[in-house]
Amino acid sequence: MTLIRAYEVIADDLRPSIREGERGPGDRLAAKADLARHHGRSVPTVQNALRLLSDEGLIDRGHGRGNVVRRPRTPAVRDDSRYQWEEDRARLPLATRAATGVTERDTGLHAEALVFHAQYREVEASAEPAGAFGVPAGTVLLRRAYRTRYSVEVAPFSLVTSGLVRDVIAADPDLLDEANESWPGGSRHQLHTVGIEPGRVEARVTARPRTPEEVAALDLPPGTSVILLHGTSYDVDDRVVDVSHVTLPGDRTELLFTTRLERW
Amino acid sequence: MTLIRAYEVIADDLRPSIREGERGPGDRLAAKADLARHHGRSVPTVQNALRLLSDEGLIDRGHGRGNVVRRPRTPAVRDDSRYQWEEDRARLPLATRAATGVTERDTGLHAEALVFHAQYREVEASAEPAGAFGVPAGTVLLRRAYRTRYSVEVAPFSLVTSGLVRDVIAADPDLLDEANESWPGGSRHQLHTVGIEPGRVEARVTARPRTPEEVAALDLPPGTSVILLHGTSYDVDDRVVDVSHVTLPGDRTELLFTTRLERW
DNA sequence: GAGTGGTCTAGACCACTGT
DNA sequence: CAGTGGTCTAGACCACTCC
Repeated sequence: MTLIRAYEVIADDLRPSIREGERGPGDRLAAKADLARHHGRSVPTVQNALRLLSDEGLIDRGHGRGNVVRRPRTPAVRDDSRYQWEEDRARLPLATRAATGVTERDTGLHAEALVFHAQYREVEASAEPAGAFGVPAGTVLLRRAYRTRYSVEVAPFSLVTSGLVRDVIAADPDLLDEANESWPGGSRHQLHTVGIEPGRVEARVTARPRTPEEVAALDLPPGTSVILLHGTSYDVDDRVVDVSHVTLPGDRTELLFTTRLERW
Repeated sequence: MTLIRAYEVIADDLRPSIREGERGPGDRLAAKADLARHHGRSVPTVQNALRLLSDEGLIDRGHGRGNVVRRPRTPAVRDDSRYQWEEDRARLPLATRAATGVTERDTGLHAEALVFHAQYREVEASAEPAGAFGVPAGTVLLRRAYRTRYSVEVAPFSLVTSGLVRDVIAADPDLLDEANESWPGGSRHQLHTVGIEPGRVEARVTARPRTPEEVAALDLPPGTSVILLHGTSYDVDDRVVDVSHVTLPGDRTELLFTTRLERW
């Protein structure tokens, strides 16, 4: 015998009217007190039902404003052709490279509308990252954290961490200084500067609910997941040159990957 | 002034001991009544804190068993080299094709341990799918739903829907009958049968919280997201030959995409 | 049967929003 | 200031698990 929970009943009652577009985005639901009366239930029980709908991403709960049907956010597309695009630009003149980068490409915004932030730190590799790079533990890595946001918003589009082996890029000291960011032409041109030719990029994608830290850093509403993209760049000799970690808000990010097949 | 919520305080108190491995997977938390006494709070408030941790995927709540630290599930990797792999097999002898398929490849399980289910339905394309295929609305599509599960489990690994234009594959009537599934060699060999050579596959990946329907169909625990993979297969002449929709449990699925870059 | 978690009530108080 | 949502209490009852 399955137990029937009162808050599920209330949620099941509200869901169809939201999903079938009977209520449009922005429309308000009945007040919690009215819902409680209407269903003959207590206020906390109604509250449980509303929390459920909020966790499912169906409604936004506005303190003092009422519960409203959520408006879907337009997704930003992160296309894996970005790698080839950036590599092609690595050999173009400085002025061209400086004009626009991958973030502008992803979001469709102009460079002036973007606020860029970079932070570099040198760390000694512990077992895990050392294994990823195939270097001995204790090798010095350059860990770079990036944050880019739209100037009128507070939250960045993504949280990005990128790791490099320090000695591999030390041939150009400019690459070790965060003050030189944002680097015209991005990380592909940085690698090009020290003679590294990337050969392929591997992306591992997973998804999970957001952590409280991510809620704060990315300003995520309830009812969103985060997409984790763990990227590994190899050069043409199959050496790992970059290991990156990207955290993306699931409700407005779409990843696009194209797999080309060989001819028969 | 930010309001301090009692249930957040309790959750914040428990989180570190779970995440820093002070408690290992499988360890039990204190009973809800004990937690309430210890924090000087009511039982429902403690319950709210435990729900939060469960939604974050940190604990499993076992009715009558106690709240235990969740054991991470081992992820199944879905590698985009699967497409080339399957295409290469499309021209191998029947016996070889029948021996193993992509699901066996993804999961590492043998064919006998898998339970396969397929359902075919013919539908007239409405505006949306017709646009994806580039055919007039009303064109007859074959909509195929697949479910594969491990024989000792109840929930399938994923929910898969695939759509084809009926006339494109009607040259071989065997392709229209679900009784011929599971087809040795999979969908790539099916296309090969009617002379279609796939050229590339586009995958669009998004993530969101699970819906109640998905909870039931995939037996998802709280604190998991679903990964949606919207795939489009093109043939060598850039014609759309297959549109698929895959719903994957986020807590045990990892997608792997490799992007190869051109030589300078 | 003892101990666990899950849910519910009735009412209260506070915070936030908009008029 | 009126109306909204968010939280909390104290205690109760029930379902589930395991011994």
